[in-house]
Amino acid sequence: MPRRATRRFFSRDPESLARALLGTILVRTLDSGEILRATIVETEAYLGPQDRASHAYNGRRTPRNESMYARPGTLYVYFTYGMHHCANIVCGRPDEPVAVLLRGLEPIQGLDTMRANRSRPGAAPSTSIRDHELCRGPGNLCKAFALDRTHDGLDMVGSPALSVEIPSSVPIDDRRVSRGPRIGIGNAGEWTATPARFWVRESRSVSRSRREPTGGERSV
DNA sequence: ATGACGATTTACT
DNA sequence: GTAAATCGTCATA
Repeated sequence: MPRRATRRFFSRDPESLARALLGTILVRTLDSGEILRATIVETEAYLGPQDRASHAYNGRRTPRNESMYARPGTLYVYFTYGMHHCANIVCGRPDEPVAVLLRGLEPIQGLDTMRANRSRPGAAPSTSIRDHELCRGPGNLCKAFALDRTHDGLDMVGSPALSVEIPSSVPIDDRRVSRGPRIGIGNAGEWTATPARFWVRESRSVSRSRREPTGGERSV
């Protein structure tokens, strides 16, 4: 039987969690009671105070990133570029600011609602967004799952609104997983090239999957 | 009070 | 490929 991810599941280093999340299912229960489900196929690890690409670099702790310091299993949602939300799962140990960014999901259940969420309010659900594009990219998946700053700090272990489901099926094999440099990291020295992004190679819901290799890409 | 800047997405030349 | 959209956040003053 599938089981819900526990505190223990999230209590590990961010690279380990980023890898382990591949093939698990993000489950969202809306206020309406409707359930959305999608398989996680792309993640990025943010490695802590040393990591210049992290919001917690140099121990930075502000109202915005406060949830990064909460216990493992906490959701960290931030708003960026004046229009997009991105969702992370806090991991490591309590008070240790490490997390995993969700970058790509393959929709399983609730596609119609995801499509409606992606469309402009009032507009007809876009017919141009294909199924595998509904949750492709960190901003897009938040939109599809109706996640925003009001969900920041939510406990994914205990909340009815959001959880991770671990399938009873065989886990994703290493041979299907690649890792490479994270996306959108400006000049952050060695951290720009650090291969902390993980993805399921064959998935069409991986962002930038059609672009050519970034250079540091390799098998896991 | 101000200004520079995003862990992005989409549209357009 | 390049650029625009768009605004909360944070460091500086």
